[in-house]
Amino acid sequence: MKWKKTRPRGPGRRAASGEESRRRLIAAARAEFAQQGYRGTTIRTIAERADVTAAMVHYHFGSKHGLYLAVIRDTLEPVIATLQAGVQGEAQLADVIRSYMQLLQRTPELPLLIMRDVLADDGAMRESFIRDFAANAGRQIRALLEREAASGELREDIEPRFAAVSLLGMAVFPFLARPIAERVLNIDYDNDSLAALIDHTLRLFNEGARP
Amino acid sequence: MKWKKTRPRGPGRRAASGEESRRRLIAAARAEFAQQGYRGTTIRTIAERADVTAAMVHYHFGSKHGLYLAVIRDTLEPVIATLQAGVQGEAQLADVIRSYMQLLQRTPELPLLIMRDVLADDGAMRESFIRDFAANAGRQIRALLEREAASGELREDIEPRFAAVSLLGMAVFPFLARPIAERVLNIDYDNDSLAALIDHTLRLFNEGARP
DNA sequence: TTATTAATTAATCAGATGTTTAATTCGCCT
DNA sequence: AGGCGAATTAAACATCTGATTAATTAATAA
Repeated sequence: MKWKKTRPRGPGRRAASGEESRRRLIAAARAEFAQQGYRGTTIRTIAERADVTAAMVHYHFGSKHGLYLAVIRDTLEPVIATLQAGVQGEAQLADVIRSYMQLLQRTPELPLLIMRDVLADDGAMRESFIRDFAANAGRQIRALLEREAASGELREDIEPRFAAVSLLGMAVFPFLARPIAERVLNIDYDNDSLAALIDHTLRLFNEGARP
Repeated sequence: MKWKKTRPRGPGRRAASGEESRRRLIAAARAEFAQQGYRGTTIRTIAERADVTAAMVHYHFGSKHGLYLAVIRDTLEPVIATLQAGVQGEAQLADVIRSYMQLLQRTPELPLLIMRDVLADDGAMRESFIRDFAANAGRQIRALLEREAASGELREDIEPRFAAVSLLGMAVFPFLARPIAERVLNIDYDNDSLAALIDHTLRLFNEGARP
């Protein structure tokens, strides 16, 4: 005798199309990968969070690594779009930095995801990350700085490559080190505080800290 | 029949005192943890690198986590010493940043180790890290900045907390993002280039980038 | 309606991982 | 010399992990 009514949930296709499970898996994996790292995350944890079974990971993405790639692509899209829009639209450097930092605030797992990728010297993953994203973003930032330098808005004794890395550091580090910055340096991350931090960053870059 | 001569290596105490194995395990673990992360590193890998067996990890450190704690303490000691010497010796802010960045160059795995720790939200580990190190370092930096502010060497409209996080970002980020900075921004990390980067960082902080 | 295909679960597998235990060797103290 | 304790290894254990397979259900095409 079959208990169709009382069985909590068995195998078989669900009403919602498969695209729904796919999306939920990516969202769950993004959170877990950012918090626990790739190796620290099990597909069972991800599946439970997405309310499906572990086998769905392999059905939709082929492997844990395939899911990871999907997460990276999905998460990096808006960043690339932001930077490209900045350069192509001939925006000011200040505007690009501002929208970049705001994006980081809205996507707190982004720097964690990127950093775990950058730090690991596993190889394959990092190479593709640099090719598909970092090279692009780096070029955009350098292009912006060189444009400003060419129009005489930067000091001549400042090396644009160094300026780029310093600017990136000031923009990204507060989000990377957020748990420490919050508790040790008493930095807040609400909208108002973030606006103040952005203003501070741009002012410091432009005018320095000495009176 | 026992093959005392030909048996490659069996159990039993070795000539070198146990302190030697302990040191080698810490060194091996530091490299592996920095490269592969805590979860991505197996005690068998560490043991092989240190030329002992996995059981030695538990004999000397109780557990993998205990070894991790020992690595963190061992690696962080010189950083804390550097920062404390800076404050107690009433050094200039510039000197402290300079020696801090030089320390980061000499210990490339340090920022990876710290960041992996900061990023993970496992809990226990991060709390002790903040208590034992970050709180200390953060206070030192803030103390330095507030001393400079008090003696009128900082602009009054610059918030010392923000200045601290920006300065840390400029100092640490180049080492954190080193694989990307090298390949995407063409930054070098030899002694001369690093000296130039340090000068640039301090000049940018002091005087800004606008003409 | 019926056959086919897409989506899903439960069960299972082989390999890896942190840890424990028992046995073994060496240095040192009496 | 003898014995105790420190240091070390090999082997075994239980658990966890990514992946596979077979069965099952729902949507869809014929």
